Amino acid sequence: MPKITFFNLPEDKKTILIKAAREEFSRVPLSQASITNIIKAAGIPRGSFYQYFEDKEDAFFFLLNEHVKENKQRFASILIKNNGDLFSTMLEFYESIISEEEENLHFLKNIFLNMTHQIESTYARSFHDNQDRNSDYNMFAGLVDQKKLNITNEQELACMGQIIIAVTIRSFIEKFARELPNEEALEHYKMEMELLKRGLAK
Amino acid sequence: MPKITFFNLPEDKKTILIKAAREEFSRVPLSQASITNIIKAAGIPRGSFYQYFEDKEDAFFFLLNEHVKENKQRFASILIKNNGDLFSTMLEFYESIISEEEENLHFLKNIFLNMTHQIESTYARSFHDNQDRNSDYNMFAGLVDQKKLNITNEQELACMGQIIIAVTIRSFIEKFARELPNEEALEHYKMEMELLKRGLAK
DNA sequence: ATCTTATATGACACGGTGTCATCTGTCAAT
DNA sequence: ATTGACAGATGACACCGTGTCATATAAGAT
Repeated sequence: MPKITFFNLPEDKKTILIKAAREEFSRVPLSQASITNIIKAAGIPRGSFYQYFEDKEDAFFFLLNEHVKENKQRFASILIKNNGDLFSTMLEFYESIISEEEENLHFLKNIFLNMTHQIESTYARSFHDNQDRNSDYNMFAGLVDQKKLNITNEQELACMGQIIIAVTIRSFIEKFARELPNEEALEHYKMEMELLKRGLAK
Repeated sequence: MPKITFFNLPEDKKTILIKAAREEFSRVPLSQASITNIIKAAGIPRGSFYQYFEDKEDAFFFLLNEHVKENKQRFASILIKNNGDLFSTMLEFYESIISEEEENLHFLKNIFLNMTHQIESTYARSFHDNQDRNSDYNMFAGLVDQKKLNITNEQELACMGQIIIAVTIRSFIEKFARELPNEEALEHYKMEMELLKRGLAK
């Protein structure tokens, strides 16, 4: 978490700093990003950066969290629009992500191609925030129409969630790594979801 | 790839160096590993390291490749033993991995918790080596008993492979991140495979 | 004995990180 | 108006790891 001084910053300065950090993290993955570049772009002295953030990671995970919050919102609203149909929601969500604007996609690419567990769990923190570790999961579980799913208990629902997340993330990675065109990536993702739905074994 | 000088090295020196590198990569993930530590442990001067490897990554991916080769072997033999039954093979393979000896597990943990796309694709290079990018995939495809699988064409088989790999890797990550005991991890993996087999939708 | 080619070595330049002593600005109390 | 206190700003600097390079050494070949 950024330090209090960061949140106390006047809006415009904060915006400039966020923009500079985002540019750097869009340019290269976390491991190669440099604080020096961020402060140059933001026009602030080195010491100030450490006044606001613990370190590079701190700034990165702040941005990542912001991004995740937006996606969570988006996912929930698509899920509601689709009357709780999980699979059609996944497709629409997938499509909406890969259709983002250029700069966002660079940021995403660096995230997905360097998806460590720490990043992934932040990402999956769509499923819990500060207050209640499971509040988000429960919200989503409540929104999903479970009658359409082939499950018998709560545990299987959670497990299914993990499977879908794993396959979805992997599909994003595939898209970015091989630089697939959107239509192709979406077609492939559709096939994966169909296989998942109908089952892999006879 | 390590340089020729590395392969020209007398066996004992090579062994010492490999051991030192493996220790370092077992201690911390790639991004935190330091060449300085490796050369200290191996008792060689700094310049020599660069005589053998391009850089840290070069050494790491060499070790990773060695590891993958062994696993490929192991997987194939389990698959044959199980008469091409993909799912029972996956379970047995999963169990055999998590039952490895302590030091190997540290190495694996650092790999799985920092599984970037580059690492994953090396890992999945179980499916192609220098000569023929698809030879391994074809070998596995040939060994698998496809009558038991719910697929209609080659493309779906490949897709299914990706799904299973995604879920399996994710399951390893979960085990290492949450430090699950072996039995629990295996139970969870079993449930995931069962869900995959029977399908997620009604 | 000399030349050639492969390998070994460690000092060093470079670049990035995080710290810290010092400076500045603001605001409330006297 | 003066002072004190505190939050924040600043940039020089110590530290550390990397990769290079000029030089030293060894092993063959002629």
